[in-house]
Amino acid sequence: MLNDDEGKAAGIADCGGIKRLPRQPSIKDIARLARVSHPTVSRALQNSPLVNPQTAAKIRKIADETGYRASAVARGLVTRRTRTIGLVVTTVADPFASEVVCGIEETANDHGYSVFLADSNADPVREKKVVQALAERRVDGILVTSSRVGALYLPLLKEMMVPIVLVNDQHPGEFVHSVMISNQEGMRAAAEHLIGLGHRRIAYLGDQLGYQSDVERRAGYQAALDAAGIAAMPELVVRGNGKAEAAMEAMEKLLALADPPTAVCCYNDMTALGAMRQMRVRGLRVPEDLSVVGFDDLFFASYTQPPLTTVRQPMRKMGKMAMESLLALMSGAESVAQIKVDAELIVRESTAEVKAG
Amino acid sequence: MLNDDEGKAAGIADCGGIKRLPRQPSIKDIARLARVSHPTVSRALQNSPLVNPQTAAKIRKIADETGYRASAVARGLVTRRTRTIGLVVTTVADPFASEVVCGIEETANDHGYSVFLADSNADPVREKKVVQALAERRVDGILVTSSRVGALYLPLLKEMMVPIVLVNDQHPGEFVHSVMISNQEGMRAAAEHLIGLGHRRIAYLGDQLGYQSDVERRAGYQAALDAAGIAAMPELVVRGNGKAEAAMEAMEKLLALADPPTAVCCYNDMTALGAMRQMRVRGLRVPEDLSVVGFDDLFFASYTQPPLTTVRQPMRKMGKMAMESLLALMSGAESVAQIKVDAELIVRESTAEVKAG
DNA sequence: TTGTAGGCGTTATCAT
DNA sequence: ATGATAACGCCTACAA
Repeated sequence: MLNDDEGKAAGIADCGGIKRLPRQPSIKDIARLARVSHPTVSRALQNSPLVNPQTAAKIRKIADETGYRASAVARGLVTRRTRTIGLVVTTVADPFASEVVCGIEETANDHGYSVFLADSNADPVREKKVVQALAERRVDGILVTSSRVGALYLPLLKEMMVPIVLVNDQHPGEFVHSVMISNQEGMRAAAEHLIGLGHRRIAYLGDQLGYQSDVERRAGYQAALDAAGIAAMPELVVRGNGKAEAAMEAMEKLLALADPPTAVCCYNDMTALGAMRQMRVRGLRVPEDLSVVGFDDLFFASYTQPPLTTVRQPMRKMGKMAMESLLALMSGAESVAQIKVDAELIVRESTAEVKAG
Repeated sequence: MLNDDEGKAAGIADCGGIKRLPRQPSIKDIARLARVSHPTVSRALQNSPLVNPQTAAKIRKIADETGYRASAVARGLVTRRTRTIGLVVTTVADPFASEVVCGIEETANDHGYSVFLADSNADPVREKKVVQALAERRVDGILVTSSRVGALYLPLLKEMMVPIVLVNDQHPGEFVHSVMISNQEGMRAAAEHLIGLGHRRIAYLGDQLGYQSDVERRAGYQAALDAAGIAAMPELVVRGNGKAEAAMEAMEKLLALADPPTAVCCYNDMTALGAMRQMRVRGLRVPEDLSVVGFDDLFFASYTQPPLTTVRQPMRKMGKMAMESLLALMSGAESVAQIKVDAELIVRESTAEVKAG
């Protein structure tokens, strides 16, 4: 009995009348089977009007039967366009980033682009490596989401001579094209909401020092306080790192204050999650003892206890917009340089009127 | 004044003594500058011992100065290996998937592989399209995470003749290689934990009908009940769809029962999130009125109120294992066909002894 | 140790 | 409407 159950051992095996090759069929294989030259196959498969409809039909039939797929790598070599983009992200294991990635991926696919995912893990060395890999892959464009170490590989990116669009990046000044949320206006709306509820001692639980979005959100918080004639209270501004665990520690500091805040504006929802947890640990209730607002409106915001009042970022839409901007740039068109997206305050149950007294 | 500020308009511009081309430099450009043939450049850059150290040093210096990066697409064409893998995922905007993706991506990069992200959005048409794209890209291997429509593009995958590894897929029987969590043992441990706390009326809030992991987790739940001599209670088995919103509805059914459960095993953490929310809506406390366990141990599990008792899946590690298995297969080696990963019960505060009476 | 020649699978440019 | 031929940028013989 012959051991040809994989069609490989025998080199060529017969499968339903069509020859099965040990490798993927090439355009020449199709040409041979259709008794035409390979350029004709190429034309037929691209629906060129220059080819006889009958010939085209025959070619397509054969291509279909053999499972022929034109090699994008060979095509990329000759056309000098890979229809590929690089997507640099600190980590996909972050709910914000993964939503943006989702919007990008969908839009890219809709336009025939494939996406190289390059996860840097916030490690500068790694980030440099992944960008170099992207360069070797000859991506047609690059999207960077929420990068925090942009400055390091910035020269590398410039060397690549491909368009780049940033999404909520921390180093916006360095590049021309970006999609950003209106951080300041969003956080200002959140703070004004709290002020409207009678709060005066409002804290800001921010991100690490020096990040652009943190600077802007804090400015929005401050602007609301200023407009309401509330004096600055430096002791009510503390820092986490955008994650829940650090937020617990930062919240602890606020709670230890002689005169603790009655409300807290958190840099993002993850921070709010940690802050609320810490309040529970200390036996405080939200919103009865303390009001909390977040930023992002991640999927879990409707499911916290109580549901979180937060500032919504349309994350997928932002990914889509960034990709569309990149598509325009890659096709040689112009694109709006700095796209600003409106944030929307979503009031749920983590905010309430300040306690009397 | 010449308009050559981009070095493009003039075709070739002088940048610090090195010629700057309007395109990325090719191996021939480097060869010309180094006054050697291009194969020598190729050898030097691959650290071949066959090249004079001095020549090699000169070549590397020039390559460095010009920012030369060998084209992976040209290399892929000649070597017939792209060092690229396709990662098919229902949606990255799912905390479980994104953790797995993260583990995969990191491992792939460590081995010089780039990852094409192919998000199918659980849409069969889209899933077919993305897999076709992967075929055209000539990926060396494919990883599929949590697919629910595998059967549809299964023939397509086979046509590609590249190794495939599945992670927690719902159609395991169809492929040889997979990495799976021990669903049954994991959920059994969870149910036994509840039984140990005195619970007898334990519900199971599952996923949609017909998914393998749901079948297995339910079997684990049932096995624990059987072993404890607890009679089957069909009315306590309800279904969601793996997401929080559907879980709220399913939970509502359980609460409406004449004799509601005192504990509920949820298919996953998202389901538990919805279930707990619904309890709050109905004014019930966890764990005082009802104990809850989840499955996955997503990042938010420690931050729910109360923190969620759940069955941990080492998601990143599973991604890493899958990628390592794929790497072995791609290099022609054998690899363990079905890798089973142990689940671990993490007891937090959402489970407590059943109320007396 | 280095150079020459050929080919990977396409598309593009000519012919015919 | 089709075919021959030449790139694209690299690697791998093989020759020198």
